[in-house]
Amino acid sequence: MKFRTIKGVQDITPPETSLWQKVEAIARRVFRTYGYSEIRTPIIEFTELFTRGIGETTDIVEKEMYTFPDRAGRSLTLRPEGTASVVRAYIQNALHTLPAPQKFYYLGPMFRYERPQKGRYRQFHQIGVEAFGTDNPMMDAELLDMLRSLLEALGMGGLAFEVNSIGCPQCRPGYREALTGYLSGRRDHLCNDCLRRYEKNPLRVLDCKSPSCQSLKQEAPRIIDHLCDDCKEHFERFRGYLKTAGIDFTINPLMVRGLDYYTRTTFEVTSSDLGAQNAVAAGGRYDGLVREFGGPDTPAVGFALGMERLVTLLSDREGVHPPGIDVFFAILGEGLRERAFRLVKRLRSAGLSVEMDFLGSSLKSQMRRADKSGARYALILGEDELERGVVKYKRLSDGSQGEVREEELPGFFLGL
RNA sequence: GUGAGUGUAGCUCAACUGGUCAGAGCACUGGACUGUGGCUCCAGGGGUUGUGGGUUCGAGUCCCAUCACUCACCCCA
Repeated sequence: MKFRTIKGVQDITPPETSLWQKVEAIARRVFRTYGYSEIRTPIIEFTELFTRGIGETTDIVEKEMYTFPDRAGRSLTLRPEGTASVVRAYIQNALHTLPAPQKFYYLGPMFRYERPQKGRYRQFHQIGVEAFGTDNPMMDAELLDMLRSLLEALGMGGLAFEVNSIGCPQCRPGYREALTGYLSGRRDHLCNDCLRRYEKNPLRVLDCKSPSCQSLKQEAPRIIDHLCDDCKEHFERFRGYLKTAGIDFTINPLMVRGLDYYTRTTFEVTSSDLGAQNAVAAGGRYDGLVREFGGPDTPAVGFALGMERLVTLLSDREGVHPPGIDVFFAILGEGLRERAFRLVKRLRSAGLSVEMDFLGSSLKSQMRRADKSGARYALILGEDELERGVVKYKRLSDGSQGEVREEELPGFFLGL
């Protein structure tokens, strides 16, 4: 083999592609009912868009980006996530001049230079949504409601919704101080990773999974006790709306996000069926990012779903069912090929999905193929039929046969 | 970036402590059924056992290196 895919990327081939199409179709349908429109942005951007947006000291920016110079020497990056690009597009295309709120969804590949494992790849696919122009917590709740609708439409159970509020630039510094104050006296109890986090981003100590840190966190000050009045009210109303929407959730005061732009609401949906990489969807509010990117002060909230993980769950749950065709057209002899070609075309013009033999196979093997193709009917054209102006048909589900006149061909099958 | 495991036909795997070991099932193709599928039976194509070295009379089997894949950590979707 001369060429292989590079590490962590993969081909998606039939019949799995039908599963992807299903996920995409359901997502588009659900988003439409919530008033979201599709936005498409480039998968490549100036590097600075991500370093500024996601945060210089985040893991994504520090070690996971596909970054390289273009021929003119500018630093470009394959997008590691979708939000930064959508915010850029929102400003660049002056979408803030349209009536608020503006709601968008996108889907497509993202790239992170990580060590691949189950459910994590270097090229992976996300479906994401972003709602701009309101800080009303009902929008946060609507988002979760939409997310739940989508996951339900995909037939997924066993999911857990966790929410939290990580405050705003007013209240977070105070909490950060309280937390570092608490941790500083207990540094010898922290794992090595957390000692690093303690210096860099103390909030991330909170979601460490190591047992030694786990116990420490029980007593740690909680951010939801340090929220300013506005954030506290926002969080309370958010939770109230979630109840109104009938969403089962738990508050996880330890959940912080790995991206710097989040404010107030954060949330995550996990599935126990996924292994270590168990997050299905995650998101939150980012009220400061549009302004940070030079746009007008515009609150926003969004989330992203990992498509590989959705497809994995869907596949485990339902298996893969490639769509069958309507008709397989079999011929007895090369002399009939051209005639069949014409008839096949006529059937297709009527909207039927039709396949025929190209290899000159025996009738038996054509029938085998018809069966495997999932066709509902096989048509057979031989010299005998040609002379009488008919085509033989066989219903593959029960083996019953009959004949149709050629000129009745498209119509005969349309009614079935 | 760290750790562990695995690499034998398209897929899933077998081959005892190194000695006809290069196999099976599935898939594919053809035939039994000279113009008919799904079941059954038969036959066939397809592998320099990831790659490169080494040990040995002899290596898929042991050793080293390398590459790839997998799982976990980190982190995340």
